[in-house]
Amino acid sequence: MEFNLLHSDKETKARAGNIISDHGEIETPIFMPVGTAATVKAVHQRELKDDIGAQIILGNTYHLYLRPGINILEQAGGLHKFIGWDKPILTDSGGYQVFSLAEMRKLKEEGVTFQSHIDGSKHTFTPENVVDTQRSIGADIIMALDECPPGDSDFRYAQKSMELTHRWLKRGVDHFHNTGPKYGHSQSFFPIVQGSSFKDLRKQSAEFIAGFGMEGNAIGGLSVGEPAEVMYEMTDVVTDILPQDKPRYLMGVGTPANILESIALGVDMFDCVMPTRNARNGMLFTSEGIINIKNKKWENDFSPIDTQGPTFVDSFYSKAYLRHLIISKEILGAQIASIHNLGFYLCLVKEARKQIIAGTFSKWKNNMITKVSERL
RNA sequence: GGGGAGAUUCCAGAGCGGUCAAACGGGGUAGACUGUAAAUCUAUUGGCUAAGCCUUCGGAGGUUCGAAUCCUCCUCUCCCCA
Repeated sequence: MEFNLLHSDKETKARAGNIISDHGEIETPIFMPVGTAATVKAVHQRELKDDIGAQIILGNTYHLYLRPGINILEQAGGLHKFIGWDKPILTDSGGYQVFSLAEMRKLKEEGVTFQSHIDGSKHTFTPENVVDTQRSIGADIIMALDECPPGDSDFRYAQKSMELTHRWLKRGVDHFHNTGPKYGHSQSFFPIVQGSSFKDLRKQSAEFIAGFGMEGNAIGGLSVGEPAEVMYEMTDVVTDILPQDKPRYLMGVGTPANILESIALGVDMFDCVMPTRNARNGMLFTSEGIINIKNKKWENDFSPIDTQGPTFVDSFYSKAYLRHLIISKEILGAQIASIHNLGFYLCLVKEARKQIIAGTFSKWKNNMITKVSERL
């Protein structure tokens, strides 16, 4: 994998670049749709590629390991072939499940033991075996196993947690170097900065992570309950330290406004379930603002979903129709809303990239944040 | 024509003398959702001059300190047998 930094904004820390992987190029800043269980929920691969313009998607190690299982993925020849996606894939290590399935796991020095949310069976993830699993999945970018502590963790816990993540990282990197890809294309390994809401810890973690000289670096443990201001502050501290010539990935972020602010802080890659999950729950992100399509006010609004929207659904279907579908829990509603939201996200980062290259990012960003945050 | 069951707040359906503005669902309305245990979850759902008051349980009377709950008559629905 290669990263070319093309432009750096003068007023902010925003950057435009290219990531070149064996599955093609990614133009940064980029948003990566989340496809946890071998599918970006409610969206076809063809729509993802042709309509939405996704350049890379996510998968999740924990979920894929439980179902369909590594054996099936290996028989399929890897996740790309299994799902019919020939562009890059990034897999999360299962670190987030340490956080989201907190009540069903045990943390130890060796690794983390989960109780499957499907059948209750016990499984242990270690820094080493998640590398193996991600080798079998065949993701282009694989993530280190980390502990993602809650946003309101106290200093002592945050420090302990960060140190564990660092020890795990060392083991993970070693194992990554001692193993190789299984399907012919190369894989990159991203370490993850932790440190919760403490600047000192974040700094320390970023320095530690940078020391490994991996092909990209991630910022984790944010957007987990802390105020947005804290998230920006932490991101700001970290991007000052992480190498300029490697892509930075802010994990799990966020709202359109979060993404624009973080681009300004020097982040290149994002992922978030928000556009897809919220779509299924009736929330639409548009360039005019946020729409709760379930609200009565849209009942007889037969105007297009988003006249400025980049995807075919935006002009093809009306708000009233989409409202009907979502309220009736019709599957098509989830499909339309998901395509719309993802299309909007991808379009947003594409425009941000243009503005960075044109040198007009700062002004555009501030204006855009006000618009996209408004509630319609 | 004979016999039986029932009418409850938007729907459906509990309640069978006070703790009932009335359970549980559904529907309605609003909110949440950030490396997906989520096509999920939460709140609210008679009115008001709102820790109180007013009007509601088919209709009209009655019994009782007190009735959605008991009695009488009326209206209407449904089921079974002819």
